[in-house]
Amino acid sequence: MPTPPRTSLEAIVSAGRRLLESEGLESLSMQRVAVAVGVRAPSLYKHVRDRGDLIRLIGNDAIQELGRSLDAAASSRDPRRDLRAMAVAHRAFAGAYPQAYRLLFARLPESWQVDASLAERASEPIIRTLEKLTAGEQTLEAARTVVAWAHGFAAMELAGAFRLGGDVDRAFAFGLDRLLSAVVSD
Amino acid sequence: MPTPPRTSLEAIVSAGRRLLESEGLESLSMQRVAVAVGVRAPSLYKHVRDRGDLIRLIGNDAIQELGRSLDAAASSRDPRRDLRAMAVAHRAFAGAYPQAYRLLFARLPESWQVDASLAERASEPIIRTLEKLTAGEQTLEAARTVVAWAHGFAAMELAGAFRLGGDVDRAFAFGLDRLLSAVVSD
DNA sequence: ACCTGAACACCGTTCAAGT
DNA sequence: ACCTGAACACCGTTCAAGT
Repeated sequence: MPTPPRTSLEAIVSAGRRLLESEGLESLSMQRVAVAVGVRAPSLYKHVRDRGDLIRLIGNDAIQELGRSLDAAASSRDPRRDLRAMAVAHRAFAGAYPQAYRLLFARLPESWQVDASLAERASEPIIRTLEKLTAGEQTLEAARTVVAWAHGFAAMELAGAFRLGGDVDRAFAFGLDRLLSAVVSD
Repeated sequence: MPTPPRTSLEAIVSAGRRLLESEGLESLSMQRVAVAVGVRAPSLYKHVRDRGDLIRLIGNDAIQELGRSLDAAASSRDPRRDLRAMAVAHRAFAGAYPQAYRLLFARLPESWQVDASLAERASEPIIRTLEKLTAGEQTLEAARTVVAWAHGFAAMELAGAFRLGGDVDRAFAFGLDRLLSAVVSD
């Protein structure tokens, strides 16, 4: 006899993302997600293929949010200003959602990976802005340099890898300044 | 009645690191490490406090190897050349030991973290080289900028995050060039 | 002194049975 | 049509018992 669903994919993903952020990826168990949405673990398999699939959907959710935040940052008429704003937004996203951020740049099994089309769309504001600032055949290299720095900085900050004292905000400002002047064509 | 140890900390750490690299951190279970050294899981607790402690010891082993590799790279008389060589060595280490590399920059519980003194020693060649290349009060910021870029590049490469085609080696060379000229005082 | 099996509290996942 | 308990094959960790 048909029964109405007692939960939904949306509720599962959103509970999963909340649990990820509060407890970390290791504690993101099917059982805990199930309890959070009011069912038992086996029921989740009606909505997601397995735990990796749920992780992929959580990543999709997060990367879209990061993309929206980068897009909003790149909305002035000044591409240099936009690039700075995107770097700040990138770091802010990592600070606000450290676990989700970590997930996006983690090495995961193929089937857990965020959808390629969503990843590409999230990076579009960066490419778009650097097209205005660099000679065409260097846009991709310039984007990779900037994103590598921004990601590395955020990842090290989250990992607590800046252990030698000093002012981390100052290092961020220094790096951003130098990077922009180095990467951008005159 | 006393019995001689049937394994050793050294054997455990080295089997653990091998298992980490071949199967990943998730598969680094006490049971599998125990089998690899010829005992049962409970016996490992005579040598390490818990799984996190074993992970810390594996990280210590890896960071010392990375440090030796950076140190060997920074052995010419030309600090610019040394900096390039260290960036190449850093990337090579990540490529050779992706799982151990990932571990070193992962966000881990405090007690799993590599010893601070070993982390500091591993970064010493970078600081030493940048001291020769920058005004004193900018050395730390310059080092953080270079390391953030090198780490971000390696991490993205390992994560398969360079998805827009193009030549990744070329992006590495481009980034390194631009970064050096931007970070180094004239 | 060291190693072990058994036990405990967890996992992810499958599946027959319940409604 | 959806949810469930039971089951299976795993975890990490503790501990009394074996040698």
